[in-house]
Amino acid sequence: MTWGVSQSYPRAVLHIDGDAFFASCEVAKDPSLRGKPVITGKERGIVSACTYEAKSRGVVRGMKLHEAKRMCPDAVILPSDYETYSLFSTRMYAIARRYTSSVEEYGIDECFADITGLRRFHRLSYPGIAAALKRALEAELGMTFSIGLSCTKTLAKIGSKWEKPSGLTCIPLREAPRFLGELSTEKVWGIGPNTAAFLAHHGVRTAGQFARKDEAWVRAHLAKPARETWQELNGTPVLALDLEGRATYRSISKTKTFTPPSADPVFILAQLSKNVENACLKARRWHLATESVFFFVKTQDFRYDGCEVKLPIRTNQPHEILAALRPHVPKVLRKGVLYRATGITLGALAEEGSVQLDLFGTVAASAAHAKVYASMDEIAAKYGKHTVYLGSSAQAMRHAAHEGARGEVPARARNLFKGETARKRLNLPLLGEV
DNA sequence: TCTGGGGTCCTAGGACCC
DNA sequence: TCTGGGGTCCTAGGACCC
Repeated sequence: MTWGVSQSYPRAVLHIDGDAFFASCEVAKDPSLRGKPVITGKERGIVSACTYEAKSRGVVRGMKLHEAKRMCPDAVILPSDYETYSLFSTRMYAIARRYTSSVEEYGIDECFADITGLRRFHRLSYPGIAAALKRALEAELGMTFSIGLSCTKTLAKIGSKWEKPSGLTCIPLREAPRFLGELSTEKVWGIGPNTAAFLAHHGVRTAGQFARKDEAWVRAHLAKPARETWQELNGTPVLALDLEGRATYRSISKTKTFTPPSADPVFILAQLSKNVENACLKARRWHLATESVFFFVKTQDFRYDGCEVKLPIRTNQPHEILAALRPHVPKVLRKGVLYRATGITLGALAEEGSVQLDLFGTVAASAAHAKVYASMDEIAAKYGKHTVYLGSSAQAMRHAAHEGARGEVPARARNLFKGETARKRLNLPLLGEV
């Protein structure tokens, strides 16, 4: 065996994908669930994830829960427990890093790993390394993974989707055309409905047809993201792995749909106030502060109306943001129109504390308020997120509590404690904030 | 899936400057 | 006042991802 540059894999990139990840985490956490149809998403009323036992009975993602229950009366339906899923995610990354230092934490249930040049070190072929990593993940995490191996991220991603669950699909460069031939363009990572429609308009319906389009045509008709996808499908790696991980956020947003929809400006402002509080809570956890916020309302026909507001001072305190927002709200809300959701995005985020001095003592007042919010954050961490809230959010909080009484909103605090016990039982380290 | 929630990056065009 | 050429920055909106 030789260990030089491989013709099959000029680069060797793995895409690792947890099978039915959320549901699998629940099973790994509670072994008595193994073999049963398990569904997560109870808090949303629709299926977020489900085990293959449920899938074989016809349950699919996005299906309404009562429908799923009809198909599968013995299904175990659980609320999402993101804290636990994040712990499993962290373990998945750590296991991948035992095989290579080049790991991109791409999503809660997936990552990329570059193993180029590591055959000699592992004394294994590239498919051999992939298989060893797969065995380690499955043995240590108690769930199955599907892995794709190829020479670009885009092709590796096609590989991991090729056979599920528990597949290991290797796509050496010269065999790529066989995999792309029948694959429809919208199944390719990076090609959304819009680009797929554009390509179809030009007679291009499969990834194979797309890959064979000549470069001049691609250059003339497509924007950068689709051009890069074209190169990657042809085996030229242009998308580098992002090894940094999440250091910080560019923006933080919070959205919430309420039922029934409402035309009441007071109620809508209360919803917005709650969005702002939640977004600020997250910003404070990351020691970030915003200078520019965007708020919006969503109509029943899914149109967004909103406006961006520059803040006089960088902040992560909801009452300051709300004060700046309030005058703009009437400009956006139209009389008699029913709205189904509100949302807020904190943009232009920067490290908190790096505040410029101003002339009117606002900064000093801010510092005093910061202490109040620090106490609120402590209480939230101990007793649950919505134990203490601003008066302006009260109506929205009461609304949510009422929905909770009808069984539509999960007891978040209970979820947290569940995550807590799972961590102890599995002896998982808590690495950083989730 | 007639529609949940949270993100990122790219691009065209206008404002403004020399 | 009408005319060149060129740069940067910002903004809005689009597209895509999980």
